[in-house]
Amino acid sequence: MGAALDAEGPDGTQARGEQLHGIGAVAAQTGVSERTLRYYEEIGLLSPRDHSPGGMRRYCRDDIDRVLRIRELQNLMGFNLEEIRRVTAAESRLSSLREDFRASSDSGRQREVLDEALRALDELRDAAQAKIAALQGFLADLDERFERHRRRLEGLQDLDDAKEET
Amino acid sequence: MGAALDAEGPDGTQARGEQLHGIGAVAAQTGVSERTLRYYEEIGLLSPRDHSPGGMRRYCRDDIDRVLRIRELQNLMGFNLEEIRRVTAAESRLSSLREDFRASSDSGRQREVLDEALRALDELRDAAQAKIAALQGFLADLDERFERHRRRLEGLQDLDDAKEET
DNA sequence: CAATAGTCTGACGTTGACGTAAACCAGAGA
DNA sequence: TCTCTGGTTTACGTCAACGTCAGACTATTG
Repeated sequence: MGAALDAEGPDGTQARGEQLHGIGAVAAQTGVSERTLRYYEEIGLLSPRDHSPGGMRRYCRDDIDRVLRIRELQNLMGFNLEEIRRVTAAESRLSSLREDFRASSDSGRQREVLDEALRALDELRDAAQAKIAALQGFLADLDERFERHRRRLEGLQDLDDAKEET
Repeated sequence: MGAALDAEGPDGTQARGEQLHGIGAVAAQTGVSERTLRYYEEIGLLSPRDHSPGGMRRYCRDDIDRVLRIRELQNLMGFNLEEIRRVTAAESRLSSLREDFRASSDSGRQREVLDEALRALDELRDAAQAKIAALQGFLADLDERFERHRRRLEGLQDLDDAKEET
């Protein structure tokens, strides 16, 4: 039989024979460089699901999604990688709340952790809302000024047209 | 008589006795460092209205506004200083379209320039709109996931409560 | 089993956007 | 005139987020 590439227990979280990808494929699919992926791992931002016996990185689908999310947080929210680390950590904690939560020896402590994760994501939501509001103000101002200039340019246009037909 | 700090001609564009500010005052008012202001000048992004005979920078109100706009474009749009230079240059070109436009020897060429400036600002508007749309999608997704997790946590809460009162 | 393509770990380089320190000027008040 | 506060240039330092090698190792394929 083939080697067991999926080392996970039978918890149903991941499809058993999940497809794993090399770093090159992930780079191609996400548009980030291989160097960047290694860098993300280096700073503890994103580690591949597992490694081949030879030591090569094997990424799963979730890892790819996470890369895309990192880029989203960079581009849309303007976060640096440290901030992104905090956010994605909170998200991961929430995603992993399942049966293993029940198995916890101290469920009070666990809920505390999850509460904090929820608070973190709430902050993120607030930040996103604030940014949207600011951008809408920015856009309104832009539209207004744009219109003003357009009208003024039109006036000059008319003036020139009149001049032309003497 | 006092020295003529305002070297501008009588064109009405600026109030005659306009207040000029030292670099320290501008830094305090805008929240950017003096180093940053000098850096902006160094890369041709923002030059003070004029200099004192001794070589000291004298900023006017418009300069301050421009500093604030630069920060806005950095924070909201995530532009780098080169992109900001292009945008603010286009804005300046539009702002300076006044009587001196009439005086141009080649008004066709001038309108060409202004048209391009308008196009540049139009692109900025599009970018802002796109960013808002993306952020709204991001936020909607966030809200949805947040709700899902909150409900799940609530379920666990109830389960624990029931356990407690045996 | 050799060739080829893909990946690994260092380690140093780069770029943007400033920070910081040194040593020298400018302008207002006592 | 002296002095103090604020400003100037020059130049090197820094930090995040990677880029770019070199040289060895791994995996796949004919």
